[in-house]
Amino acid sequence: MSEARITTRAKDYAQWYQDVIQEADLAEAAGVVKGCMVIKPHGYAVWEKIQAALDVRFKATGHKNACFPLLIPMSFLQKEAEHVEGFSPELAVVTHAGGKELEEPYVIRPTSETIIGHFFSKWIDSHRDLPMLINQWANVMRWELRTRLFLRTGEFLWQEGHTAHATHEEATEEVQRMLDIYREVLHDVLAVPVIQGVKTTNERFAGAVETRCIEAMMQDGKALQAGTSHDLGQNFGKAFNVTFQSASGEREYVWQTSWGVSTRLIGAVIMTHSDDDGLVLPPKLAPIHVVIVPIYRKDDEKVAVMEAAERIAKTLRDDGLTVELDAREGLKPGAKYYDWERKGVPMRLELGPRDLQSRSVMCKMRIADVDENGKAVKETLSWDDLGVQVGQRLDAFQRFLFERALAFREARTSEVDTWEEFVACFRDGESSFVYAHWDGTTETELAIKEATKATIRCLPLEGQGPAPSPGQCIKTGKPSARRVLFAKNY
RNA sequence: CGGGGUGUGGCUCAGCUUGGUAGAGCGCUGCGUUCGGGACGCAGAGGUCGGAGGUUCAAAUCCUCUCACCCCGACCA
Repeated sequence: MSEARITTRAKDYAQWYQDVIQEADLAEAAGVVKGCMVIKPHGYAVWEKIQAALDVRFKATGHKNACFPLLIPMSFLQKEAEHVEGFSPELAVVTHAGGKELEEPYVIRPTSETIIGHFFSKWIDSHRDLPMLINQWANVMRWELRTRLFLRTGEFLWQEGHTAHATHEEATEEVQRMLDIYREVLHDVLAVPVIQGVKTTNERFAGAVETRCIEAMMQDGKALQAGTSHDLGQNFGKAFNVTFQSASGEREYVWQTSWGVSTRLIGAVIMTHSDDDGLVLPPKLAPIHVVIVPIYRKDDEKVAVMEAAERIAKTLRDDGLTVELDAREGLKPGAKYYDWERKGVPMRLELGPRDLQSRSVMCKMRIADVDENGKAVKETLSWDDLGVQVGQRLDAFQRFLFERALAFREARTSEVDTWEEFVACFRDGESSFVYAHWDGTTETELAIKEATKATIRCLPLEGQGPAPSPGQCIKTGKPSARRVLFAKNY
């Protein structure tokens, strides 16, 4: 399956993306509420898998889940100057309730730093209360002008971690710890390779001292910010008066962090792995691991096949796999194949009269090599040790998807030193990952964006991009300490 | 907020220019034949044509207003 195709139809990419979502029955535009979406059961099941993978890691690092109000007093947001400035344009505001106008409007949370800051100030008093490690699974709302299913919707689901620490050092360790968890989950579960890095001042979270991120490459060469982890310094501590008494008896402001990933990750998975045949899900995310398609003509064949299929399903379920036995009448096997492929089921087992004789099943992975005739290659698996064989293939498929995505990214990553070359990388709708020198100023960053639509995705962390070495800014020729990652982005 | 579209059965759309019985394909229901890569036959259900107003003997069609959604940009995860 190493040569499997990957979709790169840049022009139709947006349409393709929507089609995959629709045909896989993941979500739809809500229609009745501008810019919002309905996540359908199949899509939500994927989200639950992502949630579970993250949550277990949050708990393992001492974080506790909690819940804070959906509505936030407007005045809370205004306490942190940069924060309110950053979020004001996209706030949905509640002005009326209980049949009358409110004295102070509430905003529907776009993120919860402020209201959690408020509660931290009540909960934290002593250095013994620290670190305070809280996570919230919630919905938030940002009234974006331009929306795309999963990638940017008016309302979206996410987790937002909020922590308070006694020292800046501890806080920065937390920032990186959570960024590492994000990378681990993206790599090991979503099979989406990411670059970790630091955002420029311009791209930084409103109210943060530093924003770190993970950036993934989609199949059109554009970057998708898949997660962020912020060092909030003492900005919110000061704004909300979150202080503690240190061991030496002094009153100090806490050092805070916040970090989050959202249902956007589902979009990342779709755009990373899926192809012209529909959704492709890595086994660790797939709501259904294996679908069994029974094949029969006559009633007696049906009885025998279904009986064997049930037995195989049970065997695999006992191994912890989610198995769907497609017993629908009135659909030919071929129709069922297409149906499940569109939905991204990683493995299909076909079981018919012939297989009953040989005590085997035909196995086809969601992405398979094709033979000389253009037909998908299938494997014959014996009933003996079927669980082991299936497990091995799903594991291999999981690794394959990651390796393929990584190879895809590597093939579209370059180091560029001249402006002409740089511009060529982003001509028309093109995008790729380009490491280039930059003089470190926001002015230049914006000028480059203006000229090419490419933005600085991040300053990659050590070992995640080319080793830092000095050079000259691609645009201005001024001295540069290191290369940074440029790409168009979602 | 600019530019461009679209609103007609569950879905995709035709019909509108030139007003005259509301259509097709897919899907859905029932029966039968099929079934190893998207089956077929027969029978059937399903629509106040986004909304309001106007013109007219007559409006999906023409006019006015309005609402909504989608796409492309700018803003942003």
